[in-house]
Amino acid sequence: MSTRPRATPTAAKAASKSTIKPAPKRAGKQPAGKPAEDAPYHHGALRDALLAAAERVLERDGLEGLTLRAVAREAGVSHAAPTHHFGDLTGLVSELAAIGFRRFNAELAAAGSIDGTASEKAMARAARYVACARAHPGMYQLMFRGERLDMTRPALHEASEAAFAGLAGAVAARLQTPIARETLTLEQAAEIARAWSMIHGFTTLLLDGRLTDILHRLPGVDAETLLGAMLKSAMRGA
Amino acid sequence: MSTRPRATPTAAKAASKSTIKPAPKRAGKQPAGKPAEDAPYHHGALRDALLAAAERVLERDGLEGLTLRAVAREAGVSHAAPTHHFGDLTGLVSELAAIGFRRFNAELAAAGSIDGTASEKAMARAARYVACARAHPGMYQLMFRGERLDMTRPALHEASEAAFAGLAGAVAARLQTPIARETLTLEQAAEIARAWSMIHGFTTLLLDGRLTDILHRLPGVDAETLLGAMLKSAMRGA
DNA sequence: AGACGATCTTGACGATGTAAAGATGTCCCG
DNA sequence: CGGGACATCTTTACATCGTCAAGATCGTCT
Repeated sequence: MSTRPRATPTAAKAASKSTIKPAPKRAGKQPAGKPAEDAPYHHGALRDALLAAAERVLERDGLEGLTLRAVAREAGVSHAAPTHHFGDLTGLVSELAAIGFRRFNAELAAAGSIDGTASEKAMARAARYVACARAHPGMYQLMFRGERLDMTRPALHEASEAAFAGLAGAVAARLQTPIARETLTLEQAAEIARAWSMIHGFTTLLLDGRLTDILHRLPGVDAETLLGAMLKSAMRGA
Repeated sequence: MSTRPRATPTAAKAASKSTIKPAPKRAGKQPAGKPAEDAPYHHGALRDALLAAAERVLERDGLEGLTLRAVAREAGVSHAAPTHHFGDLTGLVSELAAIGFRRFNAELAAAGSIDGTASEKAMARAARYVACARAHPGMYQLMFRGERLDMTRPALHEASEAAFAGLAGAVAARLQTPIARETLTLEQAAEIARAWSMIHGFTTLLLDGRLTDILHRLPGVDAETLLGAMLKSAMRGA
C-alpha cells in the first residue's frame, strides 16, 4: 500500500503534451447562477464558493448526491480542487454541518425570544426546530449523521456545543434551576435528554416517513398539530 | 444511455477461451466459517447465505462496509451473484432490515411479557429497545435509515407494521383505551408519537455519540440510568 | 528578476453499483 | 433417453466516486 508501482505516467505524458497547453480552458462551465464572471482565476474565495455549492447540491440532490465531485462541478472547478481546502469529504461535510448548526442555533434563539411563559417558549422552540428540519431535510440529516462528520473540527465542535448549550439553557429556564458548568444533577440531565430525545426523535421519524402511518389514521391532522399535542402531553409532567 | 456502443467483447472472447475452461474454479475461498464444504455448487440456498453474510459484514464492518461486493466476498461467490436474488443493494438491505425488525419485535414482546404494572412493562420494553440497538448498532441504523430501504418490499413492510402495532398495543395498554383499526384519537396518536419519539431519539443520539457530553457531566451514571431517569420523569405526566 | 509557496488541474488507481452476456446446472416434457 | 427451457452463477465492462501524485499557474517576497 505504501510503495505502489504507479504506472509511471511521467514519461508518457512529457512526450504527448509539454509545450502546447492551448489555453487555461476553464470558463464556459458555470452551470448555475453567476454569469460566467470572466474566470477570475485562482478564484480567490474557492473555499466559501465550495461551501455554497455544497449547500446547493445538498438542497437539490439530497444527502446521496452530496459528493466531492458534484460539489466541484457545481462550483465550476476541477474535481480535486476541494481536497486542498477541506482535505477530505468528511472535512467538507463537517464544515457544512457547522454552518447548519450555526443557522439552526440562530433560528432557535429567535424562536425562543418571544415573550410568554417558559412552556410557551419551549413550544415555540420545538415548533421552529421541526420546521427548520423539514425546510432543510438534507442539512438536518447531515448534522446528525455522526459517521460522516469529524467532530474534532473546531468549527463543528463549537457550533455543536453552542446548540447543546442553548438546549440546556432552555431546559434550565423551564425548570428554574441554574445549570453548573461541569456537572449536572440527574434530574437536569434527564430533563435535557427527554426534551432533546423527544424532539430529535420526532424529527427523524418524520423525515424518514415513519409517522405517515400515524398521520394517515388522523384525518385532517398535520405534523405540527401532532407535535403540539405530543408536547402538551409531555409538558404536563414537568 | 439506451444504445451504448459496447466494446463488442464477444469476438475477442470467443478466440481466447471457448473450449478450455479448466475447472469450475470456486472452492478454496470460503473466507470465514464453513470448512470449504466441497463447493456444493449452484449453492442451493444462496439467498439465505447472502443474508447471513450481510449480517456478518454489518456486525464486523458497520454500515459503511455493507456493500454488495463485500457481501458477495463474505459468502464466497462472485460479486454479481447477489443481484439475481435481490436485484439491488436496496433490495438486499431491505430484506436484511426486515430480519432486524422481526428480531426486534420478538425481543420487545419478550421484554413486555413480564408481569408487573403497565408502567413497569413499558420501562422494560424501553430498556430492551435501547439494549438491542446498542448490541447491534449497525442493524439499528440500517432499520431506520429510510433512504437505503425500499418500504414497498412486502417483508419489510410487514415487519415494520408489526413493530408499530406492538408499540401501539403497549401504549393502548398503558392508557387503558382500546385502539381502533383505522383511526386514532389525537390523544392516542400523541402518546404513541411521544413514546416512540423519545425512545428512538434517545437511541439515535446515544448511538451517534451525542449524549456522551451529558454522561460526562454525570459522574458514575451510565446510559441505562439516564434512560431510567428520563422515563420516570416522562411517566409522571401520563 | 527569480525563486518559492499556495492554489488549481490533470491523470491515475482502486473500489463500488449495475448491466449484459456467457457458463453451468436442473428439470421437465417429448 | 435426449434435448431444450429455465434458473443460477460468473465474467466482463462501464460510469462514478474518493483519493493521491504530479504538473501547471499565479501571487508574493526578497
